[in-house]
Amino acid sequence: MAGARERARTELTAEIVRLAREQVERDGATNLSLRAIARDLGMVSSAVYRYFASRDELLTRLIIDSYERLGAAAEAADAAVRRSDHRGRWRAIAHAIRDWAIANPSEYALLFGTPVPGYAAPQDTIAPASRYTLVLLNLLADVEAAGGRAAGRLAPPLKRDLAKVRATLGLAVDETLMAHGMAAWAALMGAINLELFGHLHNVVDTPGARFDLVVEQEAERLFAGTTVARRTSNRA
Amino acid sequence: MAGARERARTELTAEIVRLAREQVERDGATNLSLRAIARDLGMVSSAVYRYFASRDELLTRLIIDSYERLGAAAEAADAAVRRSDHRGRWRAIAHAIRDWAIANPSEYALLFGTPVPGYAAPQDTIAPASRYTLVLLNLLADVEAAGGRAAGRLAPPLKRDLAKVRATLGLAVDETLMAHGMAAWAALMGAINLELFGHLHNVVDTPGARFDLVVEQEAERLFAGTTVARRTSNRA
DNA sequence: TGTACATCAGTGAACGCGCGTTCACTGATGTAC
DNA sequence: TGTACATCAGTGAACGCGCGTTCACTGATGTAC
Repeated sequence: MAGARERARTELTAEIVRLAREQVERDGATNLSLRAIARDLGMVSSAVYRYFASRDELLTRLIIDSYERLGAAAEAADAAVRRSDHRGRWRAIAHAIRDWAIANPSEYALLFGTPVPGYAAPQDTIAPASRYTLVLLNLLADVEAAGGRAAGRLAPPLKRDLAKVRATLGLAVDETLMAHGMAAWAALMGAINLELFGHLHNVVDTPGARFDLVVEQEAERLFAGTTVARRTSNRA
Repeated sequence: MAGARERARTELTAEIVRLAREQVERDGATNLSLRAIARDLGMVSSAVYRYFASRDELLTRLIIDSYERLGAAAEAADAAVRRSDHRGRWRAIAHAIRDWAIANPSEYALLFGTPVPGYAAPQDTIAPASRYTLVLLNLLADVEAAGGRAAGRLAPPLKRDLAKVRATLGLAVDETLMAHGMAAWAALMGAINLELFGHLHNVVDTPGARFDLVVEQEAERLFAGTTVARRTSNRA
């Protein structure tokens, strides 16, 4: 019957994570405090150590959880669009990521902002971290399967890196297309960062429209050659 | 004769800022500590208050200084290229920003990473913050003066925002071109963020080549129409 | 079904550390006459 | 040029706060026989 003790344990663990996330959202990741969580929980501070061995372990758990939530949001957005509508899927994914970031700014900062000083992310975060990027990579694979290609020659070391990524993940995506995808990814994250970290204050009051422009421009770059097998620009 | 007292004062102020910057570079901005600076200085902690009224004031000073240094680096890189070589100027500026970021990662994080929780940047940071962006905007103005244009229609609210920016700064740059410039800016910062904040670890071992690709792609977007008055793509 | 023992959640006190900021003070440097 | 006073840099002690982590403990929940 699964044990009342065990059930209580998983419940309390979840509660701790929930409170931790609230705290991060309120005060930022650097201010995450086990003592504060114990206080919220109505327990003595040392009790928390029955559930997490250290502050860093809790932080790791939070990071993993956040990556999972972001990944789930991206997957859901992607899944809601017709498979062959690559441009629509890209739009949906991009907006899902931005929406998630705006709804959870400190969680987003935890993942994509300044690394917490003194904290080194362990291996366990790698898989969850790649979840949302896999959504994008799978889209690229579908683009390629539909005859889409990216023109331009790649610097050999970069090509080698990306070939390794392709091999590791078992993806059917040409290196060049992947490189363009990475550029789009960078543009996406950059646009969100600038917005969320306050660099558009008093400059752009309508960040939504600006974000849309970035999304459309990257779409143009990635999908111009999808239906027709054609690429403009990029002789650089 | 300028007063020995006054000279000592400016010297010590500079020394405090220098030590503070070292500390930020070592431990991150959240861990900036007046007490630690006093210790480095061989003074008692309260003495620092003769020079800065609070920790936040010192932080503000650091932010301003960092923006100035970044701005100076961007200006110098731009100035070293022939005025009419827009693409070369863009490359130079972009690489100057990245190089500065790599050389001063925590300073970069101070400016572009997660905002320090509880700290609100005062008005004094606005002008220094815009210095490096002005380098980019001036480049756009030169592009426009040389007949360069960006195609595509802009969402009205975004256009209004950008018209305001143009009016405030007295720049001769069309809103659409400016919007494209902002997209390029976002891509640039995004590329640097991903690299600096560790999101390419175990993925891309040659971030330089990847960065170059982003720079060239954005160049294509911004300058394809400069010499010949022509734009490809972007019917989105 | 009942007893004996092991497991484990939560307590309370403590260690040792760090921080920002205030305040009354001493003594040296500068200024006005 | 010399004296009287004002300015101001740096001291030392203190206030009040927070933190992560350890450790011996009690008492309840589970397990084996």
